[in-house]
Amino acid sequence: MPELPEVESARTVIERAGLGRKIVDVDDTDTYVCRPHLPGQIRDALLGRALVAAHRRGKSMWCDTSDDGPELGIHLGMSGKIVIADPDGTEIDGGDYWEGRRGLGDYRWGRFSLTFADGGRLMLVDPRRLGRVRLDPPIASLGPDAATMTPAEFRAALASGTAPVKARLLDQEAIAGIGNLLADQILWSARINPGRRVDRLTADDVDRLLRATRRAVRSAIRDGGVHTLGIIPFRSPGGRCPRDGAPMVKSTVGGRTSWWCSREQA
DNA sequence: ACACGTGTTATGCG
DNA sequence: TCGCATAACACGTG
Repeated sequence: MPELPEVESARTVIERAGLGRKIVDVDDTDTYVCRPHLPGQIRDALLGRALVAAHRRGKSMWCDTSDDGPELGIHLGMSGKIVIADPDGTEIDGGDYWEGRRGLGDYRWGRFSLTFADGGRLMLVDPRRLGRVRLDPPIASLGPDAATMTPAEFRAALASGTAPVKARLLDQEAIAGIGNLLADQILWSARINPGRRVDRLTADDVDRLLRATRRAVRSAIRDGGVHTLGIIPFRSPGGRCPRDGAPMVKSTVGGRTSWWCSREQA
């Protein structure tokens, strides 16, 4: 589910099928997903306008709206996805998880939607409601996007402090877009223990982490999401490292369940 | 019934 | 105030 690759996929869905369509209705009645707005605030701001561009930084998306309208921010949280359903029966589902489909454009876990003049709808489908929709979202505090950051930006993100390297990789203000699964893949690929403090990393460690990050992010975007990452099948009880066969071990690092090779990432 | 979880954020501590 | 750790958030799944 949503880490940077899934969000990029969702952004593409909006870009391909959600732009330039006049908005004639907005369901913003889920007060948790649309916080801190009150019901009707997002609706009032968007009625009559259209989305005209879809952007992404890390796991955050935002859309420009016509006539100098506000930006519409969408965050998929832990379980959100974007679906666009059209009257002709076309339905573009931006994720293959949490189906909940009851009919065309009808989802058990629909939390927010835009209805277009032609009857089509763009929906946020999100069982756990940790996703978020808001006007003019704050994105300034996010670090550089993990898919496009420069080597200098990556080095800077790891250059200070004492946090475990995995916690730093997950820190969206340091680098934007890496989630728990990408982090495990990156650390396994670079052969670095998730609990290693950033101030104990060598220059070579950082170089390997940079290359591993670029590789993991790009392959996950290309192959359809973080579920396709190589380490995923081995993040389970009894799992063994696909490189050397040593047991994969599980613990909590940076507040998240982490798996790593007991030998290569000792 | 109960623990877990691919994300974010408020709170607390040194 | 800063850097970091932890709990809380909501709710479906195993």
